[in-house]
This record gives sequence, structure tokens and C-alpha cells, in this order.
Amino acid sequence: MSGTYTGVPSVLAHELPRPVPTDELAACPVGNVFRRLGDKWSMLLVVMLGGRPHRYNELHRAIEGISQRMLTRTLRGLEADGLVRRDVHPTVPPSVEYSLTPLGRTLLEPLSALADWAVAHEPEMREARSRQADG
Amino acid sequence: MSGTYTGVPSVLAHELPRPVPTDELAACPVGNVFRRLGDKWSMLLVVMLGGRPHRYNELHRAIEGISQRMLTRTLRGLEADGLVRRDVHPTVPPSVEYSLTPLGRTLLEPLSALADWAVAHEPEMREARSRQADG
DNA sequence: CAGTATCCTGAAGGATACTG
DNA sequence: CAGTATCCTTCAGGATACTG
Repeated sequence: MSGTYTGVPSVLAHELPRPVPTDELAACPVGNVFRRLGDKWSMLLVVMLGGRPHRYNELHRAIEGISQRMLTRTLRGLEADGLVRRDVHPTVPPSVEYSLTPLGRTLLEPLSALADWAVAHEPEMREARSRQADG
Repeated sequence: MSGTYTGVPSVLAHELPRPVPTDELAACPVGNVFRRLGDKWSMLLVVMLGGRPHRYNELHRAIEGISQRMLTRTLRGLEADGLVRRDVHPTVPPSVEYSLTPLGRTLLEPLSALADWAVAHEPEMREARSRQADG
């Protein structure tokens, strides 16, 4: 592993072969973003809205298990981060449409990569877990 | 990467144009993996070990802010998922080395994509937040 | 329809002390 | 060195009721 390995995150590769820039890492954008998106619903919502815009109650019905409180909070958070746009149409009754901003759209690609990995390898993870349950 | 990018996560693309397979989505591998890796330290540790193997106290020192309890727990979790390998060298004093498994290595690529995105776009997210602080 | 406002619980995670 | 064992706090997130 002395050469340039593709499997090392490119962001970090240029820092090597130092023991890895760890406290920088912990305080760096990566950590921040991971923590912002690492809650229960954010990534899911981004993926949902990546398909097409949705209205509030539409999301509420679609995402079985999410509470109104968390739906609102998560959407507001994503909006504050500039990932989601909230459009209020002053109709009666009011209608609010949520969609991805251009910034939000750029997130779909890496999220897709992770999702693909999940689909491809989650069975292996599950198997590893069950193996250790017996073993 | 995972082929031509449509703007919609490829895992989900084949499900469209349905309103999006949401409860499936919530119960699918993607959700599981997101939740397993979505804790405070897992992704960080995978990235760390992606650089090279580390010993326990080395990680403890490197990752400022992590408690012994959480370091152990997170490593054990990753090990149970088959992402991390734990090698005990029966020396005196004992030395334990943690490294990525082959499965764990495959995770570095999508994680890298996310990390790259974070580095590239986290400033925009931060700016969006501050903009709304002023309002 | 699209939310607030409250209350409440469980789990995540930190601090500290101790051990083979 | 590489952990356990305990205790404690915080807060993410759910449930429920109410509103413009």
C-alpha cells in the first residue's frame, strides 16, 4: 500500500503518508457534513426530493414512520443548509412545495454512490452480523 | 463510478416514475446502511483505517474527542458488520491492530465521493446558514 | 393543508474509575 | 496497552393536541 491507492479518499490522499490528518479530519468539512446529514431522515428526504418535488403532506404520507415534527424540522434544516427549497403557493388551502436546490442536486451523485454500495454490500454486512451471532 | 448519471440515484431510478418507493426505501438496504454508518464516529473510523491500520490507543489519541467507550463500541460495531478486522498480537504488553477488511475497503470509494462533496460544498452550506441568520 | 406547541422516552454518547 | 464497568447527561425523535 505504498503507492497511490484509489481506495483512499482523494481528499485525504494528498495528506498521506502522514499518520492521517486526524484532528483536522474531525474538525473538517467532512465531519461537519457527515454529522449534518447523518440524522434519521435527511439523506432519505434528499433522495426523495431528488425524484421530483413533493408537497408537505405528500412526504408525510410517503415516508411511513416520520412524525410531523421531524418532517418539519428536517426540511427546515435542509432548507437552512441550502439543499432544499420551500415554495409557498398562496392558494386556499395553502400549498407548499419542497424541491432540491442546485446545491442539493449535486449531492445526489455521491449519495447515489453510497446507496449503490448499500444495495450491493448490505447482504454481506448482514451475513457478517449473523455469523458472529452463531460463532 | 456507477455508470451514467441521470440525476436520480441509480438504485431508485428503475423504480420511477412512481411517487418513489418510499416505505420500501425506508426498509431497504440503503436505510439500514445509512443508519448503521450514520453515528458519530463510524465513517470517520473507516476513513482513518482506510489510510493504514491503527492500534487502539493510536486511534484514541488521533481522534480528539472520542471516549474510550465510544471508540471500543464503534470499532466492535464495524467489526461485527465485517468492515473492520481486529488483530491481537500476543505480545507484552498486548498490542491490537485494527484494519479494514476487503469489504471495508470497498466502502472507501463511495465514502470518498461523499467526502469530496463535503470539501467542495460545505462552504456553500455554511454560507447558506449564515445568510439565513441575518435574513 | 401545512404546520406549532408540549410533553415524554430511549438511546447515544461522555466522564470517570478500575483491570488483566 | 487495551480495554470494562458505571453512572450520568443530553437530545433526537415520537405522540398528541391544537391552529391559521
